[in-house]
Amino acid sequence: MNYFEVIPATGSFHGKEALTYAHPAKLKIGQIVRIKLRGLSCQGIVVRQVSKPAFVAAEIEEVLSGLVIPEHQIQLLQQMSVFYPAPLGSIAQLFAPSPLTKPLVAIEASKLTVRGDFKSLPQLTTEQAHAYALINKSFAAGQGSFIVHGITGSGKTRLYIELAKDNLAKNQSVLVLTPEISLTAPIAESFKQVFGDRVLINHSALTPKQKSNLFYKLFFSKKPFIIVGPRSSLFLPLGDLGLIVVDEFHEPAYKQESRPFYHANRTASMLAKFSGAKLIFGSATPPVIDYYLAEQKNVPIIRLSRSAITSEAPENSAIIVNLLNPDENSGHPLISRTLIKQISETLSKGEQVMLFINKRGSARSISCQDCGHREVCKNCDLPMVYHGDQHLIRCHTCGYSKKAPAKCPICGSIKIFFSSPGTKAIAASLSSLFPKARIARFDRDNKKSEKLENRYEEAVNNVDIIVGTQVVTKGHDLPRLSLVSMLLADSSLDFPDFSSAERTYQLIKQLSGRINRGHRKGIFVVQTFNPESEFIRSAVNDSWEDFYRSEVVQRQKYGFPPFYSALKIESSRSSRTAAERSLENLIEKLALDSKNFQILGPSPSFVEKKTSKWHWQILVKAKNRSRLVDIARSIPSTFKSDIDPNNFL
DNA sequence: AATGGATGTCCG
DNA sequence: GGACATCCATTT
Repeated sequence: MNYFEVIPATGSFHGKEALTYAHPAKLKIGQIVRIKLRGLSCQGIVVRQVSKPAFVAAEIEEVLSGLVIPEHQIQLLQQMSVFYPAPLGSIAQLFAPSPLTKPLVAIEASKLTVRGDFKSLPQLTTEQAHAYALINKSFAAGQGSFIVHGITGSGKTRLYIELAKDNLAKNQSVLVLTPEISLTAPIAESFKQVFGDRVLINHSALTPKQKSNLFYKLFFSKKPFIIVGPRSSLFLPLGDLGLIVVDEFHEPAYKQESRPFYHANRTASMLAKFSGAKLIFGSATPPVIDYYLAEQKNVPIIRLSRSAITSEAPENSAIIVNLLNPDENSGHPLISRTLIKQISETLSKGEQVMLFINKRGSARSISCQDCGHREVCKNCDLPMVYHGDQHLIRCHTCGYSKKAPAKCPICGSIKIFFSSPGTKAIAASLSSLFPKARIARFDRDNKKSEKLENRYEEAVNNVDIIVGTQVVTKGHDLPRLSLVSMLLADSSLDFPDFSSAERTYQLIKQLSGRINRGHRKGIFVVQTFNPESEFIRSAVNDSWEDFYRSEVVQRQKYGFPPFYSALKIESSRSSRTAAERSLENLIEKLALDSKNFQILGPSPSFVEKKTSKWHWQILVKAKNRSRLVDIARSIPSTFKSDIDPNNFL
């Protein structure tokens, strides 16, 4: 009899160590097996052979023949379990999604063809060719990773394809990560043009059966593939991996917001290290944290600052509208007179308009409609959040709360609560202002069939004004688009979190990038109640470097990442008091020294009540990340630990 | 003493 | 995020 350490690949396994099971035959490390855990059958991953233990080990139920996870993935699993304080089962589950079942039809990878339509590729621009040569030279010289900082339309995908071509030629697979499904399809399409059936899409909406088929295909084929998909693609059993591309690596969606709360950027770095793959991070607005770390580690950063679409960039202009100015009041909320004028001019030219409204948190932030004053926390200088049920305003970072003011403490106005209208109200205003215009609304609430990607043709050809939330900021090229407006920059900037400046900056660049496609001259209109805000002005006009430098200074001054690490501990209980008390008790038990640790809260989670549970949280900040990981490991599993959280809310 | 809900531990 | 033991508050 042989004995093996097996990690149960189920989120319900909350252990910190692998369990020992017995099997008559030898097994490979990485073998996926079925085991019994507390009488329940689940999948597991063999990680080590050990000698006969002192206790009676249960036997492995079934060996899933041929399903052996590559060695570099096992190393990744082990590294993740060191780096992330998550239940071991929740990490193992990423690598062996259950249940993996044999496909009905045998998969014949040998039949796959490569369309190889290299001729249809546009020539590399001078700038792209230069970047390509530099990256290749550095990789050959032993450099492991690169940041490609390229403006919208500079042709990052074209560069990725060129690099992928080389890897395929060396019989190595390429992994292209995208933040979400809506961005997976267009990128995958570009790759398919060139690489045909070699391109596999790892839709996160795959059924268990399809997912299973994909795994089998990868396990049994020795062929190199190009995988395009979201962060879960990192855990696919790709054998010989030559290149990993993380596209739009600033996107918050790269962070998994449930156990094991891993970040795809960090995980991709680990995978690259263990597999020997080269690594490219691409973005028009690199994330402050990663950029800072890259500078510290001397990761080369290459700029693509020219449009690949036209040689001469058209002159785009930006207008900042002061919504406090009575002359701008059109009687329609968030539609200024300046904007109306711009819309009419654009429509009369037969061009297209896009209006962006950020709903994120806007209804909860409070400010004075007359003078623009907003209540900020006396401790954190972050905007307070209104809680209607208790009529309180509360700082969601430190937990400080006070009675909601009845009138503005600055100007005395009683129009103190501001909640922005949704896309529906804006669209209604627009149809009365422009009765002949064809208006389309896009937001997350729309039915699936109505999402922008499905109505793309219609959006291009038959729509004059697009009104939308987050979903319109990225993706498809809209050739007729020449006017884009951010209806209320404040709603993003007032988001009470350390990352709000960065998010706003990204939004502004993404939106203005929509009209920077080289088709025609574009106008970008930003509306705000805080016209004196230096930030909006600089985000619209200045360079990314200016933003980055000043943001780093802020982060350092106020003790935010990357200068401090944070651990968010969440408690969900059946009553508000239970949730709050459990965290108070936890703080008492942890008894952290205030010299090295700063505890914020307890405060309500961003969504305080969901599925009949009340959610509260504390935030522990420290310079030393690994001590936070230790803390997270030491507390009961009834608490959820989110290390390096995307936000502190 | 009995019950039920909440919480923490364990799983081979 | 499942089964089970234990702890605590409340009911019988």
